[in-house]
Amino acid sequence: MSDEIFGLADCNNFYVSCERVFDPSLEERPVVVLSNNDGCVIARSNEAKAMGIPMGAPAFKYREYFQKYGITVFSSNYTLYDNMSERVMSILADSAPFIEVYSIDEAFLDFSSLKRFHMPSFCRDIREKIRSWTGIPVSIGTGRTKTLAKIANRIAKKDKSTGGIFNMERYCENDLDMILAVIDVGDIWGIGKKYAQFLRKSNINTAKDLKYTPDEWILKYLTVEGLRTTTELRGRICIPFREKRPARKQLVVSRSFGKDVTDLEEISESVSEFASRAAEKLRKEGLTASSIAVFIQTNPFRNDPQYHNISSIKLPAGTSYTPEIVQTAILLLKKIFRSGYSYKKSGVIFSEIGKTDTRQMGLFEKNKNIDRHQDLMRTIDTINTEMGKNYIRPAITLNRHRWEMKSSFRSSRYTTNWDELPSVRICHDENEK
DNA sequence: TCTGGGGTCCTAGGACCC
DNA sequence: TCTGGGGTCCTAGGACCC
Repeated sequence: MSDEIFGLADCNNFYVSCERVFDPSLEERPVVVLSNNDGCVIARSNEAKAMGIPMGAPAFKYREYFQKYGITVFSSNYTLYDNMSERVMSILADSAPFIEVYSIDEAFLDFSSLKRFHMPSFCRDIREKIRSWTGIPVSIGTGRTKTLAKIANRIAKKDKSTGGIFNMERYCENDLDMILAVIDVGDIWGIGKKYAQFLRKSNINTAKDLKYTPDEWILKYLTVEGLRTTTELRGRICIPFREKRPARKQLVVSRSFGKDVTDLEEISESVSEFASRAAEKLRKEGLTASSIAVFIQTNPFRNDPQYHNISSIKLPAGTSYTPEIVQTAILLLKKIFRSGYSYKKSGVIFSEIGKTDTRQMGLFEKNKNIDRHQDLMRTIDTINTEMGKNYIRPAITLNRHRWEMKSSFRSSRYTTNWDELPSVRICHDENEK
């Protein structure tokens, strides 16, 4: 058994909590946040969960329900959420010897150097600090492996009596089994819908059941990933801390359109826009890509004729040069575009990604050209950073039409945009008048 | 009228080579 | 009449995560 202790700090209903920070009147009231394009529900307050709104619920089916029961609805506001996330993560980084940011609202923490009996009060301090400095409520779970810390976190979140902290490494094997016996197999990190269904059919219903299932069986039906999860349930580490963020392998920018799009020109605009965004991202991370793919698809929820296709090309050398990328993307699009369909979504996928400084030169490339291109992109990126996104961009993306996504209920970018700072309401005392 | 977006890993099967 | 076997690489598809 390892001496290591993994912590998992997870923000409660993160997007909803971000919105509440800037509108405290929403506390204890049902709130939901919608996905891009106001498509479906991706975050729910506890009150909204209690009212039976499922994760991923299509917004249009619940519109009346939202109104009838006074549920507050927000479009997603990633500018705000990213910024709030950074604040939470920096507090966590100061609180533990090592943190691994796992997603926008979660981080694993290395608590191995801490004395076991200090854990509860230590976690409580972190939780309170984050709450009072950022306004975001977090739950913290700890355990001997990441998988156990995930379960502990779940308990901390679900069971009010824990006060948002649950330290699983404090329990002996027997007690641990009793805890695992009430965890549904589908609630284990790494066991998704399909596997959960399959496991239940095989009469493996709880985390404890899975823990005591033989390796060979797991390996046969759940592959090595499933075996890793099971081994972690037994308290042996299979998923260690990631010291460094692993190098990116692909980069995708895609969106559903606000309205269906039928003609090539409009789709070209969207593809150019996404290609240009993706190129920007590459440069920001000091990367280049040498494989580019473009895909388009119709709306699978409709009864219309369906079509989806993808086309990709390998470039002679890695690039992050917007004009080249946009041009290539349009070429690819033209290869797969068929008229007569109503398109709902397009996207650009970069792969074979490498670092700009170790990039291999194409056989017929001239050094001078590359330098000129890099200078130009650097200049444009700098201008866009200072003057605002999209100040300079490819002409083809200038028209913004039907494909623009919907975002009808977006809150302000309170923390990152001068024009959208929260308005300060000064309340005068009656006596002062 | 209206159903998100961005990632990773693993496996099976085909192509190809010797 | 007889028609190998093993290795590698690539891709598509399926599973998972948030």
